[in-house]
Amino acid sequence: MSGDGTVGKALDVLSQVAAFERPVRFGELQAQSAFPKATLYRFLQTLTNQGMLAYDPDRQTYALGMRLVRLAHAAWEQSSLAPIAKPYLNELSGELGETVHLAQLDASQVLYVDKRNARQPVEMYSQAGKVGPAYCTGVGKAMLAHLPEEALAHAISQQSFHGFTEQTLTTETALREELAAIRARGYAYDREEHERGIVCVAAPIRSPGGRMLGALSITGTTLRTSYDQLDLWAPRIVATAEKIGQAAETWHFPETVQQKAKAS
Amino acid sequence: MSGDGTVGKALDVLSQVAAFERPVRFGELQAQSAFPKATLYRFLQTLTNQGMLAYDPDRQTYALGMRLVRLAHAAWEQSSLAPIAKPYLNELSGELGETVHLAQLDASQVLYVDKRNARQPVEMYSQAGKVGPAYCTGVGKAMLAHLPEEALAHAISQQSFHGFTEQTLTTETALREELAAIRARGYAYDREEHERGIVCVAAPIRSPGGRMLGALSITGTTLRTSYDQLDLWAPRIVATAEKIGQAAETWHFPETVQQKAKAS
DNA sequence: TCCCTAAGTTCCGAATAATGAAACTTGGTT
DNA sequence: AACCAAGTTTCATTATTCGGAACTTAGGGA
Repeated sequence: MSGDGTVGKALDVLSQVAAFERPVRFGELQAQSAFPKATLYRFLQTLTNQGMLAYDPDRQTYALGMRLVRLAHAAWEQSSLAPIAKPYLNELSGELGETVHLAQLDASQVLYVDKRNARQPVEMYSQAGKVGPAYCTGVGKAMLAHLPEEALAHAISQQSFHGFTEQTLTTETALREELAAIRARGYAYDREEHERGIVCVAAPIRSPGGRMLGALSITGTTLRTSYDQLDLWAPRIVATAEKIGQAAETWHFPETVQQKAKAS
Repeated sequence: MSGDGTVGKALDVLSQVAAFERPVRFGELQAQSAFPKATLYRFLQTLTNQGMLAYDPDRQTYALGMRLVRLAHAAWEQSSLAPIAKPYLNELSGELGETVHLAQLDASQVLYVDKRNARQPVEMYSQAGKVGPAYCTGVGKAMLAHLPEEALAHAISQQSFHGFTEQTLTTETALREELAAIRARGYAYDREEHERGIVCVAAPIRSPGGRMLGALSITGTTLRTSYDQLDLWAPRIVATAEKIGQAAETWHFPETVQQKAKAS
């Protein structure tokens, strides 16, 4: 895939293990790897030593290691919108009691970085880290709509345009029209475009400078949630997204207290 | 730190960025890095290209990248106890309405892999992906108590034995006595050893074969939770931990459906 | 039991990629 | 305008990785 020297190759192997979604044997990896046996083997060893992979000697399988979970927690706290948005999510889900998602755009896909469940206000890390398509989800479209043209063109070229339901937009033209409508309206809908029975309203989170940072959504089911209901939620979610954008702009990580004193 | 060739060095840099707990400038890293400027720079470039780091051109800072969050999600699903234990956690927290933690041992530290909040949420330090000390938490001691001697000795040598409260055990001898008591009793207490006001009961999760897999705990505050209450919870948590252990033994990841047909 | 096959592991010279001192560019400050 | 510090690029040297092939298990018939 990518080719940043040795490190890039090793990370490719890591992603390959991840793609299996279960512990995997050497041979299985070998079969679909571009690397010769010995090379692949050495990478697996190195990654295992480093705790990025875990090896189960009984079953002779490799799986992703727990070091990743630790690193990801740090990543989540240090560079996602989640810590900033947390109080706003709590407020929103507390008041409405509905499912709320916070998402960012990563590799042209939607990456969910936080979530509040409709029932219990449980903060489950398990949900964060999940990815979804950008062209057919509320948060995805809200984010795409506010991307600069160059970035948008690239992102669109990365979309699969798979038709999940009858509502799914499956052409670039249709998507671009929808994005224009979203820009005009200020928020996005997902009317069963990704999953039948699931609808949502989503608003983009933008810094006052205009940079697109992420998106926020309220999700419901067609059983309980009418399209009118989505419109009632819209001003609420747009306002919250705006507040988060402002908070993100102001946000400065604890000031660098670096001492300048050095030269004697 | 560690030295598995180029890949190991790159991952060291990654961990170094993580250690800052905030976006960090090149110079700050340079100041405490063993690598010469150009080398460090190249690693940062490579890691950024790979999405393991994210670079903010405005502030000129590096932060951990979202690719880690995606990988960690996969790691969590594929090699933590969490997916197996999930229904049991739900049952336990549903019935008791208390804070429940699921933890594993990683690099001689407690790694929280899942959590359920109490109905009356107590703002606590813990969260999935977070790490804590092993020698002074309920889950930590429950796990240490059921480690084979060799692994235990190594784990103990890694403990800092910092005295968080008056109750904290700060010597190996005291800890080993406590661990023996835990083995005899079948479960562990944490009586404000890590945080004042926070108490818990924890039970080890073991495979029927006897291998220590993780631990489970119910946490409360001294305001609402008496030591007698902890004892009332004990049988409940021990039983649940046992069930999880059995489920984990039976657990086989979706059978490898590899085709043997190949030779014509 | 013995042979056979497939899976996993180790070796080592050749090929490649990493290294890092130094030169350079950029942006801010006096 | 001149200076300084932080960040970036270059390139000959050097250390690492690469990967074909040989080796070692482990299991399964005949």
